[in-house]
Amino acid sequence: MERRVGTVLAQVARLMRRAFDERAREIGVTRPQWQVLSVLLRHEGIKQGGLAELLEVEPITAGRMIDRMQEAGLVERRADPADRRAWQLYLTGRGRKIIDRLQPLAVETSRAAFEGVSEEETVQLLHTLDRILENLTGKPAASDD
Amino acid sequence: MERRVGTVLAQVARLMRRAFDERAREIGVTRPQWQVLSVLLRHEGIKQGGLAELLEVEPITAGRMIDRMQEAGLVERRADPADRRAWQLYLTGRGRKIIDRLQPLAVETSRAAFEGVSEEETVQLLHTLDRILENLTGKPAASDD
DNA sequence: CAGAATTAGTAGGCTTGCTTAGTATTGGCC
DNA sequence: GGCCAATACTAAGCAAGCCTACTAATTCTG
Repeated sequence: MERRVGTVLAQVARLMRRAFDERAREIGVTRPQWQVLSVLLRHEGIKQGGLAELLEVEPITAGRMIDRMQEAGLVERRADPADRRAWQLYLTGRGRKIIDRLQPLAVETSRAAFEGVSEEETVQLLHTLDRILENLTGKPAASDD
Repeated sequence: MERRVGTVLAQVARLMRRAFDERAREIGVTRPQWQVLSVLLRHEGIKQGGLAELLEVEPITAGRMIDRMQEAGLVERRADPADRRAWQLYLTGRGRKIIDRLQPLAVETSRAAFEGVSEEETVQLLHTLDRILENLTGKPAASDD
């Protein structure tokens, strides 16, 4: 019984990513990349380490994603004037435009996944997941991602 | 609001995998590999395609995992006498022994993640996730994986 | 100020997931 | 029986995670 939860959780997460990626394929952006774009929209100039922390991902993972997204012209690395080891991250015009196109796809994907799930159930789900997130990270719920 | 759910779901799933893998590292088995072992325990002789379907994963993904697990001596491929294209999958003695060591780690991981989450909340969570799973797969809830 | 410890990021190498494209075998249909 | 579609699996190549190990810069401490 306890085991099922982790398994189902992993499955649901994977299938949702798949559903989103399917819709976003023609735009050429993956779900994790969309998360990065979203964070940058609200945190212009954030450093890679900060991005990694918000995404709850290792710095190297964030760094490699930025490599690819820079290559694709979605984001820009600028030298941090105050710390020569660090990069500051910015959206490009192209990145900004693409977010607008991804937003409806995300809503569409969520809508399909949550068909027949009540508002109340969704809120409850989110509440439980936040609690688990706290347990796993040792931090209070981010509410930011 | 709708977006948060997908994001949090993905985060929780990833962090739970991380928590499990951390505990299981010394045994040398990953969470997805443990899922495979679990399925084989209940479905001896299943074919790769069947395994892939139970895991909700593409056949090639399952095939590559079996490659590595066979290499590691956890599972065995036997020719299907009725179909020369197919393999039948079996646990090795080593694979069987390792499941016994992994089980407590899985319980441990779940316990840590669900600290402070009531039994009722857990049941509700599972119910909602099953519903989403149905929406995403188009099939009735597996209850097996 | 010098040296040590911390911090920011990268390099290499692994697993898990995917897509697209292929081979080999099976099974249905005429 | 012969052809063709479907099925079972594999190959190549990519993204996203991870760990361990490294470099370079900053900061702390004596």
